[in-house]
Amino acid sequence: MTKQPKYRQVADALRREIDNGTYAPGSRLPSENDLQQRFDASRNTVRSGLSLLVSEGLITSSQGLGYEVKSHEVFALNATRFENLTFPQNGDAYSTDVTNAGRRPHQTFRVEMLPAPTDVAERLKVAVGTTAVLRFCHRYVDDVPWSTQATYYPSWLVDASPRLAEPGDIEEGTTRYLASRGIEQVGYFDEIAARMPTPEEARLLEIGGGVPVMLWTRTGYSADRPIRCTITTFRGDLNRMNYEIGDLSARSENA
Amino acid sequence: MTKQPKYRQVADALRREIDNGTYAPGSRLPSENDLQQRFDASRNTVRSGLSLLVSEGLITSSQGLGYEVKSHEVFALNATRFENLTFPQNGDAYSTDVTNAGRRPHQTFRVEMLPAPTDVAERLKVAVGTTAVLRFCHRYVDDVPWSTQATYYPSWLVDASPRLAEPGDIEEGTTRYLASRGIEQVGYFDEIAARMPTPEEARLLEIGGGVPVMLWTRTGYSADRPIRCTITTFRGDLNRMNYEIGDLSARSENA
DNA sequence: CTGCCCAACTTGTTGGTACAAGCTGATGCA
DNA sequence: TGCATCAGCTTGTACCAACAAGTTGGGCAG
Repeated sequence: MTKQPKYRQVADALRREIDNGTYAPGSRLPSENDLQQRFDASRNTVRSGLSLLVSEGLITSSQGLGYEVKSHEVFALNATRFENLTFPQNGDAYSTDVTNAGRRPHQTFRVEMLPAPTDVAERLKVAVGTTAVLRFCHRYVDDVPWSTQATYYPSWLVDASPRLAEPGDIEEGTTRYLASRGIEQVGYFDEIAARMPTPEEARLLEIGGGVPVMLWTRTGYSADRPIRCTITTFRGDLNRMNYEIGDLSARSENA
Repeated sequence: MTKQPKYRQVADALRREIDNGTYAPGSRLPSENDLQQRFDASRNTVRSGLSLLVSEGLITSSQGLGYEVKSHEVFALNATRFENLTFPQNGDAYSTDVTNAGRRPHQTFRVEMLPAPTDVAERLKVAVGTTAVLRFCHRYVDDVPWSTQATYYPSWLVDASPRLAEPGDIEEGTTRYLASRGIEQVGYFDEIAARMPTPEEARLLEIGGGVPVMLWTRTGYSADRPIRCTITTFRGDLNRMNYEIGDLSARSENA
């Protein structure tokens, strides 16, 4: 065990005390001044150690208040139930899920037409720069920013299903609306990635330091070709994605 | 637009130049000294800006070398094909996938018996503290640490399938071995989460700043009860998970 | 020519100082 | 009583200085 730099010793000691409950989630750490004395270190050194813990997502800092141990409460999202192929849900799956969990959903909504970004165009199998319809949701749970969801529809699909391009909600859900126009989604391809947020994402989701985002890209297919591409951006600290595959009757038995 | 602090201006300017290709992936940024002059700022201020970009995962720093723009190459892992229910693969799915991608797989392996951790015990529906068998893999791709995989089996299952507790690989794959002992996995439940790595995870996966980990927890079920719990930890910057659900015949057509 | 070593670059660590800015509770005035 | 203000705490930003430690390439000794 080689000698660790002092700022790392500070971080390690505090991390250990957070783990073992000396500082419980939601409680405040000693001030920088106190920690300077405890570790016989300069303020810069103490701040280096603390910022390490911030970037690990263990604590947050607020000017004038101090450092607080983060508490995580996660919200599980069932990706397979979310958009069931055999029983498409009525209305908005997100609102239903959140309400069932006893939380309060809230979302802002917007529709625009724009050239499809490169990655979306590839997934929709259209030429880069082709116009697409973007239906964009900014979602909150109990007034906490939760996720953004951007769904792109290729223009050929919009010609056949004009309500997609109209602002305002589609009451029965887009999956059902498309089915009523003869477009049936028979399969989807999901990609899940994680990275640190861009400044834009950090702003929209009000993410502090040390919190990654999860990117969920779902491409929906009819029997013929891709019909939609949905990119959902979650706060990594508040969300978890679930997939149920195969026969899970044993899962619900005798909890 | 209020005035931003200087260290943030430094970060924003460099981030913009990384985005627009002024500094390409793999290339080096100007030294701290150069940046001090360019932004008329002290070394500490420049370092604050740079460390912001490091924690965003955009650049890395090496003592004696400088700051380098990160290039990301991702490896896609197909979670649904990985452990196919109807056609369980022969041998090791990870080695097969990596080899097929033209990369070189390498893994270290270990087996131990230990009390099941709380979260694992819950998923396996056994009492906390019950002994379980852990089969642990540390996996590399082209000698780069890629993921760790910890699979826990409940002790009742090991009694019926003793080879699980023996060190050394199970050639035909554990799924097939279990099937040969009359234990058939008929469904699984996947949970995916993202967070910043613990110091231990950062060490095992050789993760620098600004790189989150993806946690993939798969609980496998027989018709009766849970039979295994696999927790895989990935580097978020190098991996992506895919799920294929439903009929995707339209996906492979006329690429 | 070969190989070693060191100068000169890079970032890493640690100390110091000063002032700005956000928050809270106590004080005191109306 | 009620409200405004301010003192005193907190973290945020910015500067300076010095030395440690990793890397590289050139020059010198053998």
